[in-house]
Amino acid sequence: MSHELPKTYDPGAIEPRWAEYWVAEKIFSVKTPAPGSDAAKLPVFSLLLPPPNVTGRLHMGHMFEHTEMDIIIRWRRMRGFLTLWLPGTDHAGIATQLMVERQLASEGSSRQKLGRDAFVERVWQWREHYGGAILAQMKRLGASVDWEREYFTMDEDLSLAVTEVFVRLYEEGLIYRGKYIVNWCPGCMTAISDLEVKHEETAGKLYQIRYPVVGEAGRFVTIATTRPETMLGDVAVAVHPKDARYTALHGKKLLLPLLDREIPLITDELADPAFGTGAVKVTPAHDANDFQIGLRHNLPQISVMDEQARINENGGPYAGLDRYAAREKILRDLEARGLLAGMKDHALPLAKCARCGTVVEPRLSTQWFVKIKPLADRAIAAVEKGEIVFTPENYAKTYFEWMRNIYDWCISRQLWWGHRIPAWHCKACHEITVARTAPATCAKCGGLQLEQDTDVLDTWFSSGLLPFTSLGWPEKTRDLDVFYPTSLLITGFDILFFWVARMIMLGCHFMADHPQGSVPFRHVYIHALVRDAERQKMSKTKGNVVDPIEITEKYGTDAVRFTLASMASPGTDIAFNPDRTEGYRAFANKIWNAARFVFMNLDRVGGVSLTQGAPPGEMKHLEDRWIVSRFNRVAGEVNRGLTEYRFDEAAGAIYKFFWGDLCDWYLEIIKPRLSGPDEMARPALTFLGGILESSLRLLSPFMPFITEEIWHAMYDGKAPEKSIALAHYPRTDNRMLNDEAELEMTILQDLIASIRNMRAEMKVEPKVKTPVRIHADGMVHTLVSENQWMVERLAGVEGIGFADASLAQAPGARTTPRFEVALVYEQKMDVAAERERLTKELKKLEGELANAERQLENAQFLAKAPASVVEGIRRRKAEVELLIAKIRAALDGLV
RNA sequence: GGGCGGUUAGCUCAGUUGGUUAGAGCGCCUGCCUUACAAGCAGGAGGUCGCAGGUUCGAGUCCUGCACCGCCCACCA
Repeated sequence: MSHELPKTYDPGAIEPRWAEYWVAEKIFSVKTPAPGSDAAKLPVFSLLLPPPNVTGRLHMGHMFEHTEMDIIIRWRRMRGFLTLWLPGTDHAGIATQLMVERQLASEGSSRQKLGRDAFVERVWQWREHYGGAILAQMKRLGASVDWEREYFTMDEDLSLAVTEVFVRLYEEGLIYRGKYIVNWCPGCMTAISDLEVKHEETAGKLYQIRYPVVGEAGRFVTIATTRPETMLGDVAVAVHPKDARYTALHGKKLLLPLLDREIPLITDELADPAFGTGAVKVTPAHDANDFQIGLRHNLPQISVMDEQARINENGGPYAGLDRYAAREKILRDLEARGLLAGMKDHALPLAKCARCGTVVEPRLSTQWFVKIKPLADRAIAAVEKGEIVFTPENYAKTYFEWMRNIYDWCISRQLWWGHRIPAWHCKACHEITVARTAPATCAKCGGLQLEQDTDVLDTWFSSGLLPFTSLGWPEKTRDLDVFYPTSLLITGFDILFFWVARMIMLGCHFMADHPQGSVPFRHVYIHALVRDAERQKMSKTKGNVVDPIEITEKYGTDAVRFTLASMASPGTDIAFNPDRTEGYRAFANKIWNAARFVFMNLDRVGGVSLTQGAPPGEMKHLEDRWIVSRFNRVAGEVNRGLTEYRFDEAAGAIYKFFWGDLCDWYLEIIKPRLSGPDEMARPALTFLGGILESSLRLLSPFMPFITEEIWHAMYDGKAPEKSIALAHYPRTDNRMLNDEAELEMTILQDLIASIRNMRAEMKVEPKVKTPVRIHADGMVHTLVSENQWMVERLAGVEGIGFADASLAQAPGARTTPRFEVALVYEQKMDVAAERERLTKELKKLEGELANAERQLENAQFLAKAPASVVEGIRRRKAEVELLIAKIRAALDGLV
């Protein structure tokens, strides 16, 4: 029997092999259990991968998010859950369309030249070619998703589900069509939702313009505006009804400059007397507030711009000009006529398209909307009732804030790539029929010429349905029975409103009668942002993007994953620093070499059988009782950490255990046993093998590749499962927790550290073994004598002599509450340095003593503080007093 | 305009319901190739917890104010 592990840890040599193996062997595929089957009795854990865009390349944010999901999923799977992690991609309507259009432009073509059908065909080709890049990269990174269930949001079944949802919402009166002011992007030439608009504080100007009063030469009403070009669409000027400055003018007509159109002066509470001149121009077709005023006063709506924000035929002499060119010309013309009363600097939030950056134009247009309030109310209630729990919990507040101030959702897009709206227009009578399939005739007039609505749906409309449509809705599938609601959603706060909120609204609505609950997920974990080492947002323009594949090839996936996990403390952005990854690569190397060390001994001794989670047996040795206790404690910490999404704490606990406890102490302690005769080595090795094997399982969700490699090597090809990912996850066995052993080891570690410290300070040659003298009472005395070999070996000591309390005065002695220890060594001690060290320590202790005394003399403290705290301080005070006495004695001894 | 978060070692961050000596990694200094690992081992230095008040027997932790940094939301010209 031999256990093959190359001398050098080379992640590039092992990771691709396992990545392929997991996919080829379908390790992470999950069969939906039939009702009543054994598998159906398992607890279920399901999670939907936030579907990456088909346009996308994997970035650090994805890798972070995927690492967190993979850790949770692997952990749950190993804990015995029926575990589904469902992958897919999103068609990402506007983003993908833009990319293909750009490609066409580079070929000298355009979507208009191609025509709609050919263009959509082209996007499909594009998607075949470039789509799914992230999923391919995920395979390399070992994401344990069920690849057999991969979906695409434009798949036929998912598209049918989208239609079904649209029709039902329409029939319920929750989708309507109407002519309203929407956010219009003249760049993308489509309506966009409120969320797709980003407000940017911009330096602008506030212009004051004189509108002549009709029939009263020389009288004007001066209005204030930041957008003079929209005056072409003015239909009134509004003042506040109680604004005394204008009372005399109520009911008068004004003459709209430049176009010489007569418009009324009206009163409306919206006009703020304190702002500008108190008079505001009213342009219902180009401003959301004015739109409302227009409705209240029954005013006409005059659109003066086309879909590219150029002035249209309603703009008289300005027709054909771009909105900004028109602004300049209008200002010049006004000035020429003496109607420009003034202008001043004015900062204003400018609305820009999140996608292309073009300034958004509020535009009157006919669109489809979701009536959102009824959906939002239920979604709010679901979170209020705790049916969905947010982590970190303050995101629930953000969620409520948005949900309570929500506006109807504009879902139609004037794009070609996406789910077509299932509505048909009759050419004869303009009746609109919403239906699951194309109607043959118009229900109203019987007309035969029906045309499907040319718009497509907002991408988020379909992704908002995924928690149930990806499980087969509207069919009543077994998958829905088993996996809905999903257990968890892990995502970023940037799509909290876009996606999370909409999934909740739509899930609660469409899954209202699901037996296990309507919410799409039980928990939402919102992760932070990955930034660069200087905390800057990663962006291509800044050139500070860390490419996950590159960094992975350099340090190994396991090291990058461990870095991300270690830094994933909730609510704090991650400043990704490759130095840190280098440290975790060293950790992986440590694990590798620890395994090699074990294997080397296994091969030498032979005849050691490894069974998964080898029972600890009698544990005659302190170090065995100790390491098992530590392991079980750490297993508890890791499980708790993962339960609370404290990836950092879980990863930190394992790191400390494996490196600090197992490698630095345990392995060193048992080396003599391992190199002893086979009868001694064999049980030690069996025990060690058990600890290593358990540790690999504990570590596996964090570092799946290296643990898989070592685990299989350990079993020499006869592993009990096809993958360590299918083995059981360690849990705390309370019977193995051993406070006594942990205390004893701590004392021995203190003693050894003290001796090492003395040796270093006295510059004892490393190869020189010095005798030591120790003073300790009772239990500690026994402990030291029983483990003399351990102290000798680890501290570089030869011969331990016991002494009385006067040892404290020996030159250079180290003093602790439990023991004194001194080297027996030809002194080359630096007396001055030693005095300084002791004085410094004394000062600190005296400070502490004074503190303790002050507290213990304080009646209030004694009366109010819990007994355990008072007792603790008493004990510490006694300890400090003792130490002070010892250090004073040592100082006296320093001559 | 509204809301949220942050400020702890040179750097990046932890710090549970207030309670005895504020921790880690990296970096830094010193000494070591000790037969798993120099990607390693051992030892060490380094912090008035942003500032000012307050509550409390007791504050890094709770409250108020201030300063600085960051984020989200927003249809008043």
